[in-house]
Amino acid sequence: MTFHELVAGSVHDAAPGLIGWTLLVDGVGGRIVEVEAYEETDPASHSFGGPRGRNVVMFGPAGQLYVYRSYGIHWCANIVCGAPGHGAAVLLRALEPTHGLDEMRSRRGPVADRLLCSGPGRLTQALGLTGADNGARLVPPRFSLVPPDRVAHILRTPRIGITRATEAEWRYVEAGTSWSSRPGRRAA
DNA sequence: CAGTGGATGCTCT
DNA sequence: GAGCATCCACTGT
Repeated sequence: MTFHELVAGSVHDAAPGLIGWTLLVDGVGGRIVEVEAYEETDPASHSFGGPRGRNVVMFGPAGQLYVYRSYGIHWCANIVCGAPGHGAAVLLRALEPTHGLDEMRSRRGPVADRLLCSGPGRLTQALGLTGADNGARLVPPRFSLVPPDRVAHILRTPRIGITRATEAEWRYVEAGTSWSSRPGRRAA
């Protein structure tokens, strides 16, 4: 399955399907190990209630980035999914860094390598994504997406950091990874 | 380890 | 003016 086919389908298939893909921004990035799904009928989603203001990109074609400012400080990046007008997207929460580690370290400052991309705000900082990338299509030469080279075992959990629809298990984490935003003995 | 609080900007009421 | 799809530095065990 191509990247375009994956993200053009239901966000609830695309979110787990994106685990194990490698995302590179100008050659810097890694394997996607943690994501969350959001969609228009979901009270936790920015697209809830229809296209307005910052969320309009979520209603555009699949395969473009929705980047927003979180808590006034961080950027968070989503991949828009589904048919245009559906307001669905996958929040990128963590990568396993594989390419451009030195570039990430210089962008992230003096943190442990474990924390380079382990969290939505950290990930965007490490990859150099900002509001300027909102609406950008995930196509070369700036972006590349490489399919998984092995089958990922995926865990499903409630989403993190939200106050509404907290019961929905729409967070997906690669089992056994040590690069998720909630590390510990259990990968989830 | 766990828990708390501050920084900061945009959307919504 | 409140709330937020966060992170970091700090505190106390």
